[in-house]
Formats: sequence, structure tokens, C-alpha cells
Amino acid sequence: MKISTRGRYALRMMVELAKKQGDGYVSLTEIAEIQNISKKYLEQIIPLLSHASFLTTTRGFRGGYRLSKSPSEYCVGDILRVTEGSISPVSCADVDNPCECEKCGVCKTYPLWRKLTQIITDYLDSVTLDDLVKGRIELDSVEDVRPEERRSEDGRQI
Amino acid sequence: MKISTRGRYALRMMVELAKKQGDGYVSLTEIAEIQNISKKYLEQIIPLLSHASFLTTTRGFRGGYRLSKSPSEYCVGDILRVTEGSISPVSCADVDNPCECEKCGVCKTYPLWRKLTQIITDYLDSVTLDDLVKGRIELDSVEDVRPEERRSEDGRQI
DNA sequence: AAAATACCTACTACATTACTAAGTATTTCA
DNA sequence: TGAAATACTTAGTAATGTAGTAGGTATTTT
Repeated sequence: MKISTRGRYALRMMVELAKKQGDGYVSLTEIAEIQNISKKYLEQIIPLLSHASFLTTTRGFRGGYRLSKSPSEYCVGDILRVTEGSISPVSCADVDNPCECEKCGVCKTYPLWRKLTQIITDYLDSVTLDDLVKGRIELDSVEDVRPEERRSEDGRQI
Repeated sequence: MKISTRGRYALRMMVELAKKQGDGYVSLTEIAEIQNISKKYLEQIIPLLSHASFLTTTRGFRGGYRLSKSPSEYCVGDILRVTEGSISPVSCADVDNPCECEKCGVCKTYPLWRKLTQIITDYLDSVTLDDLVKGRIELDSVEDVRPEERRSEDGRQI
């Protein structure tokens, strides 16, 4: 259950462009160097973002890319949907491609996958590029405590 | 970003065993038939659950598997960790394997992945096998509304 | 005209996935 | 006691996906 480099690199490119918002066009060479990613590989990924109208481009000398909108108008979910194809960790629970399995009605795990998809989607759609650039992601401080440890505190061993 | 059949089939086996909890040992043949999954493939997956001490087994005629504990004592997160290896959608954000990338401190996307991992982990660790069998997963009714539509309601187009 | 850029298509090595095949070890039951 | 049914183990394999690389064309500025 991993997000591929396609989606992760795309997001890093978008963040880079968000940082340089207002500085005119930024070339792929520049993005690749700053982010330390193969330019050739980024050349394959960036059309996914351009074709989704996320970027405005100019070709030729001094050409490059810039965001079509302001960073606060892009949510992470949209960027990942365009590059990863789907955000749902289980295809039958994808909102866009309704379940083709005829056993959804009796499947005991289907509601779990559906709910999980919902939670992931809600979160990724709530975060914008601007949030990332401004560092507005608040982490819980006790995130490292796993349920086993929490449970053993009240004496019950699993 | 997909959970593989390994994790999904493992969960379905565990659900099946939870349903039949108290009926003695259940054979793989039976599980494979009910769940309509290749028995040969399940033979590969089930040792992951046995070796984690999730199951008690007996060999030979009339042998099979049963849960070692009561269904309410297994959380989905544990089952997926054992079969999928890690729950985090981005390896650098895995709680168990701390980030080996030296740029975590300046990476603008790291907090996002960390928070996403946290949200997924918290949810999957909060659901037990018993919840699944009893159908205790409550879905939001408006889950199909995507942010684009929500936004366009107040007149702003993206 | 040269250089720098975006844009496009094809190829490739590697890893993973989702199995299948072919056995061995153990236990029950007729 | 032997046959059948089971768990358990190891190896193989076809298809797919991942993460790139290679080599070009089209466009624009200096």
C-alpha cells in the first residue's frame, strides 16, 4: 500500500512551483535540480499535471511552468488523483468507479474499505498546496504510541 | 496506492474464522470455498497469520485453524501489518521504520505523509474483527460529494 | 543561427503480484 | 494399519507495474 514516486514527485513539483509562485516561469531543469530528481523522469510526470490544467507553460528559451491558480486552490487529493489514478486503497471501494463485485452487499470487509477510502479522501482533499508550503500540518504528539502499548497500560495483554 | 490481495484475503480469512468462532477448527478448503479464493494461494498467506500467533492450528484429518483470541481482540491494523508489511502509504513516514532520508526536516511533504499515516493507522487500529462481523462500520451518508462540487456551491469554480 | 526549453514516443531492467506445482509431515478414522 | 485428509514447505512463473533512460521533435529567445 504505497503511493508511487509518480504521485510523490508530482506533489514535490507542485510544492516547488507554489514556493516560486509569482517568480514567472520555472524550468524543469531547475525543479529537477532543487528536488534532486531525474529531469527525464519528471518530463514524463509533468504532462499529467499540465493536461489537467494545473499548470501554465511556455516553451522555448526561458520557458517553463507556473501554477495556473493560487496555491490555496489546489488540494493534495486532486494532485494525487491525477497522477496516481485513484486514491482508494481498495479498488472496489473507489467512489468514482463503483464496485463491480456482486458481493458488496454481503461482504463484511467492504464497509471498512469504504470508510477508509472516505477518511483518506477527506483528509487529502482538506490540505492545500498553500498549507504544505506554509507548514500548516499539525501532527499529534502521541502519534508513536501503538495500540498494543496503550492497551497494556490498563493491564490487558494481547 | 493499493492494498494487495495478500492483506485483503488475510482479512477475509480472519473474518471467516471470526464468524465460525466456537465451531472448532475450520479447514483451508472450507475457507477457500466459502470465500471463493484459490486454496493454494491462501496456503501461502495463512502462515503469516499463524506465525504471528493469531491462529491456533491442528494438522491431519479434521484439522484446521481457529482464532487464538476472541474476535474483539484483533484489530484490522495488526492483521494488515502482518500481511502487508507496513500500513504507511509512504515509507519515510512509517512509524516503525524511522525516516532514513536526511531531508525530512526541510521536506514540505513529510508532515503530510506523516499525518496521513497517522490517520490511517488510527482508524485501522480502532476497528476489530468483531466490528466487521457485526457490521459496526458506520458510513457517512454524504461521502460521495467531492470537494469540487462542494466548492462550486458557493459560486467559486476551480 | 545557437541555445534552451517544452513535448513526445519508445525502450528496459527490476521488483512485485498473484498465483500454480509438487511435494512432505501429521493426524484421524474405518 | 492403511487410506484419506489435512497442515506445511519450497520452488517456479506469467503478467504487470515501477522507475527510470534514450533519443528525438517543436518552439522560442537571444
